[in-house]
Amino acid sequence: MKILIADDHKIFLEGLNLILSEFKHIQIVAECKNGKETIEALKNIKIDIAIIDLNMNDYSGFDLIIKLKAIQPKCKIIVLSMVDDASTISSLVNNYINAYVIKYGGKQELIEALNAIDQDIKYISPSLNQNHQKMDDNLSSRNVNPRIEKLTKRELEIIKLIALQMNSFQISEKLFLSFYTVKTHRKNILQKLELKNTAGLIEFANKHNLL
Amino acid sequence: MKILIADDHKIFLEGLNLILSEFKHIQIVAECKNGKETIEALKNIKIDIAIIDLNMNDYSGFDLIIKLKAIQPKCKIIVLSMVDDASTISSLVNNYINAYVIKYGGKQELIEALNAIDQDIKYISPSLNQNHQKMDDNLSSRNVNPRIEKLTKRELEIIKLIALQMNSFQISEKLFLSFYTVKTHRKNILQKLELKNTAGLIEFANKHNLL
DNA sequence: AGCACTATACCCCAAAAGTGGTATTTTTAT
DNA sequence: ATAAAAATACCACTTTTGGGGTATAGTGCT
Repeated sequence: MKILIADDHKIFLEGLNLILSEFKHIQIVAECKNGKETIEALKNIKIDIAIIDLNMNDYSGFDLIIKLKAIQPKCKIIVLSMVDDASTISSLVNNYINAYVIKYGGKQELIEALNAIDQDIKYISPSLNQNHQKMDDNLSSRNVNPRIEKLTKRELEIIKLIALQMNSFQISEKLFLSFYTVKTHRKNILQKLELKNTAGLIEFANKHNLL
Repeated sequence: MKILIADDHKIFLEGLNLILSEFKHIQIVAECKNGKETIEALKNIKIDIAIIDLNMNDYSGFDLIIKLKAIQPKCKIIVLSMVDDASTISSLVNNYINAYVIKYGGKQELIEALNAIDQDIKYISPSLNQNHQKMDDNLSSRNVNPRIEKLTKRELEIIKLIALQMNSFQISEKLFLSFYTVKTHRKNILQKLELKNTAGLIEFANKHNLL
């Protein structure tokens, strides 16, 4: 199995490499310390399983997952993160990824996740359920907002700048765009996400880890 | 050298163990996944160097360091964390600890820190200075903010309604207030929290669990 | 009784956001 | 190569926010 691992903490990456190197059938073919490197690697190397962190500073987790699937649709994904927000996880697992392993679980859980994937079974860290019984509610019922997928890279970029309290003019200067262009993007963002105003947008962005 | 390692991410702990096991003069005598376990271990085992994370969910990093020094004054401390707020780090290194290694640096930096400690030299991750600027924004907002205490009950109530995408007029109707009153509250909220606009407010509210 | 704080309410004006369009170029996918 | 999607840009107009005031009634504390 050709595996890609991505995490912005280099030392963690190195530890993970050692943990996985115990297994002969696993071959780590890419170590990426940000979203950009991950995308690059995906374009060049065929990956069976990608083990990625959600919070990398250049890409939102969602963004990266979507891009990953676009480049290598057959690649399976294990998210290895410390985010343990129930709704985030359940929607991820239902729609995009194959396993979710929480970092405060041990390596055992990661191994189990790899085994589960081998048998085409979805896996969620058992450590999660203990701490967060909320999970079940969301897991069974609702699925993700397909609206998020409609957002483009540029739009996500602008959302992040809005969250930094920049106004449309400041954003236009920062991105070397016309003021009008930024306004158009904002208009489209609110429309796509079916939101009323900026307050709703920032709230949405936080709930869905878009920042 | 007898070493204690503490981090609330078990998988990270395991990786770290593997990284350090390459070195024969290093002996890991305690693996702790929270502050309580760390204190327990310190009471029972003589430790030369403690490698600890700052953000453990039961103890603040600072408290833990103080407690640690109280139990084993001769024990040297390496903080291995992802907090890279300049003032936090410099005061720590100047007063309490022997080395500060950032997680997004590689294992190389941890090894260097261990060597430095061996020669009684203080060590700070060289990676820190490079990435400083970026993380600063995020981290400062995540810490506790005395400004929050200035908010009144009414103001908190209004913040929640703003996050629900209500505008000032709708809020005034909901709370049976004058439109002007709501505007005054919003004005005061932004002033108290030193924020520029509603986007910043909602972001702040999310980061500080005000909703 | 006096003080600080909170909640209320009003005014004005400027700045920014939001809404409805249209339209061209560039990038991406098939 | 070509169609679709994304990114760009502009205009006109309305609504909402933001920032500067001022002011009064109630609440709680000492």
